Amino acid sequence: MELMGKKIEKKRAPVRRLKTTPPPSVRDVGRGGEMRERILEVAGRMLNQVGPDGLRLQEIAKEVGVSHPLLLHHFGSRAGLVHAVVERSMHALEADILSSLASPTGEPPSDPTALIERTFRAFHDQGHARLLAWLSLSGMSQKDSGSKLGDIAAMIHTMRTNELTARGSKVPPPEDSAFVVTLALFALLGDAMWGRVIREGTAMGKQDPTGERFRQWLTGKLVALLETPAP
Amino acid sequence: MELMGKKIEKKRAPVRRLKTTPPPSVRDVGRGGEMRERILEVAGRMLNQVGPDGLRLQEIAKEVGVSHPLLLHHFGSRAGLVHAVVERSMHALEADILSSLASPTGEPPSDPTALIERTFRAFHDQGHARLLAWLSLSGMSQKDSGSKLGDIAAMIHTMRTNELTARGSKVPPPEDSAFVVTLALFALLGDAMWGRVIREGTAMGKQDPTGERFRQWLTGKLVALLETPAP
DNA sequence: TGCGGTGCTTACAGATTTGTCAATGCGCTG
DNA sequence: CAGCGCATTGACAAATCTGTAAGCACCGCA
Repeated sequence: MELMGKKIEKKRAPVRRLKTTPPPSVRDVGRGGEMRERILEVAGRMLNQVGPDGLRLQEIAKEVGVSHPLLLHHFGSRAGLVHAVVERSMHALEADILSSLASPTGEPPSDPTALIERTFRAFHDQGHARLLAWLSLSGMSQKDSGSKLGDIAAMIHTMRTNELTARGSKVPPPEDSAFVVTLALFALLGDAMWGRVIREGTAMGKQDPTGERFRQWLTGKLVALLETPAP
Repeated sequence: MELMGKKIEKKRAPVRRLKTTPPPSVRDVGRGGEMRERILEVAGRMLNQVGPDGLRLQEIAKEVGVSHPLLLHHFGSRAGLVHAVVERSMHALEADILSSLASPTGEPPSDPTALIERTFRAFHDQGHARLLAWLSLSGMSQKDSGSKLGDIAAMIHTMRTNELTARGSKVPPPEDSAFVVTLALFALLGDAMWGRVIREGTAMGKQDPTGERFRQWLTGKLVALLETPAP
């Protein structure tokens, strides 16, 4: 609705440098946190491409269509902007993970294959893997994310316990489930980060250009791991 | 005043100058090449910490104890330096992988467990995972590395074929072996990149602070995958 | 002995980047 | 309507970074 107001045409004379002639142009004033949000959105896209250290105030400002001091006005400093962008992206990541973990039918997740496939896709498409890699490389990792993973591992383990006890099998220790979840996460991140390069450089690229077959194979193995009872 | 970003032609120097991602013109004057090597070594260490885009000529020069124009003298441009450093690091990576794949006894690798363990350690200690992550994020991935992985996968597959046929079992297609190798690589990279953060944020950190248990568990599962015959 | 090339330095130029400042228009409120 | 706060801008400053120019010391060689 209020995407961009009209800009007054004013790209004429190359104003000569005089300290006494600052005629600031009149633009439409945004209200609420609307501009803040637009900035964060653009900066979030750039974050995935260039990383936290590569973010440039002027570049973001140009893309949004504002002047760069406005970013400083809203976020105090470059570090403030980066912090806000990273936080926002992490929230988006978390939301995507949760929504991919929740079965579309709303019921407790019963089909592990579909669950894994959805999670894979969420990570792959949204650039979340790149985000986590940037943060890890830049030393900005948040312990926060780890605890969420712990919750997921716990959830998986209770599912697994129910399944195995119903079948009368011995249940492996929780550590085993945590390991499976960790392996799944590594595979998911690795596939998003290096899958393309690996496939293009190996014979796999011919039969499996998109990695679909690999992902199916992997899903099968992960499910098999979860279904294996303790010895 | 820069109306349009035109480059002024230099009159004397035959050195052409580009600003973005040119394949560098390396004028290797390498007489002794000793200083060159020292620069590359320091820059290689920094590459792992700040990535290709984070490398700063002045910082490297200060660390080496020389003036920064010397780096330009040896490598022509910043891009030339980055190119040389990345190439050197990739060679080091390749050498480390090969040496970890070769059994210490010099014999053909027969013990998959030890092989996997050694490869894990090589990646973990040397920062090779970070290198590959930086390159991937910076869009500097080399298809070269993929082909090496193809060789490894082929080697693993022949080992596997020998083992399974000797046991009279049916051998899975080569694709299956390639998938196992890919999964191993992803796990190895993921562990080096995110293992610490994940362990610190989950209950795993208590029982397995260094990830040793996870790596042993994983090795067991990978070996089991390779030993499983085709149905 | 002089000469040219090599390795390296200082000084500087030009571009880019973050951050500050003063000005300005607009909405809201007293 | 006056006044105040806020969003926003252009101009500028200071730091930093890559790259250029010129100069100096040394060494092998004709």
